[in-house]
Amino acid sequence: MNRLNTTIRYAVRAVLVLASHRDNPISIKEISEHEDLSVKYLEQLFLKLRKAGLVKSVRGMYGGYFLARPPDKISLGDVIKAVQPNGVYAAPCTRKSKHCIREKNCSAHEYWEKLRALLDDFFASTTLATLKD
Amino acid sequence: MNRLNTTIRYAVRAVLVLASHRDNPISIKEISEHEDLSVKYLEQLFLKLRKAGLVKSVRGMYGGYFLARPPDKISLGDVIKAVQPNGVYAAPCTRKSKHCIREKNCSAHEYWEKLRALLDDFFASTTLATLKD
DNA sequence: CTAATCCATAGCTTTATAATAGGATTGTGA
DNA sequence: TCACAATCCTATTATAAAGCTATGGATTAG
Repeated sequence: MNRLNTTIRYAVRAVLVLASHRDNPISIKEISEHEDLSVKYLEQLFLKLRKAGLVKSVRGMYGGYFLARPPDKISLGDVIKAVQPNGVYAAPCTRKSKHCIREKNCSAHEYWEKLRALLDDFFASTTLATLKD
Repeated sequence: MNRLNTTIRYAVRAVLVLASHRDNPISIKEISEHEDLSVKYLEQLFLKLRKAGLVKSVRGMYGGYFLARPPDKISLGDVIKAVQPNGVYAAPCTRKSKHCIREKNCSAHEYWEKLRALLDDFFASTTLATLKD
């Protein structure tokens, strides 16, 4: 319904928690309680975040996750790409992998390209530190 | 999946057709053939567009639709609002009707507000004539 | 009067998201 | 060394939304 889905929103909230507690690893359980999100759902997200190299993990007791880079080096776009490889695209036809057969004579195409550029720019230029001052 | 849905995309394409044939009413059938969209689906869209005052209709034989205002006076936002009253909102918590209980201590909230503003601005400032020069 | 068109509502089908389940693996510390 | 607490991984289910179809009625030109 034209909104960023929970995957993205939860992931951003989760990494923001890590961004504000950088001294030691935070467990999923703590994040779950802090943000009132399902443990199992968070597990899936962190799996992707880790594979994307945004966070690192410590296993075993007193383990958890921490940011792999300082907050100002992690953009919203990084997080989005991690949990949702296709990213946020205004219209299917502006998706990288998918070529639009109508593109040439689609009057609306340029609108969506402009929008896509706008979003890409916003996500690339906004980091986890952006709102902290 | 984080894209503008077909409702919005089809509606924009449809009104763009009207924008480029302003001499006489265009029937839904013609738009359907031109854009390769279902007649019945278009009918639903035009019902909303008409009620929003963006297009006017001529009933009966040789009837059809035409823009109620010149293309440069119709923004993407107008079209979106017409077919989808809630508009495009980045996150549920930035939706007008819905108050977010976490807003006060949600670190991500400001991101979505900024994004919402960005989108609102884009949709408001882009008209059906924007890409025509 | 009849064909073309708009008007309106209801319901079906499919897809994608959201969430859950269950277990395997790894490290800590008593 | 053993219990425990955490990450790690895959699969499955449930739910909601989007997308579309079907049906019937109202209106008007020719």
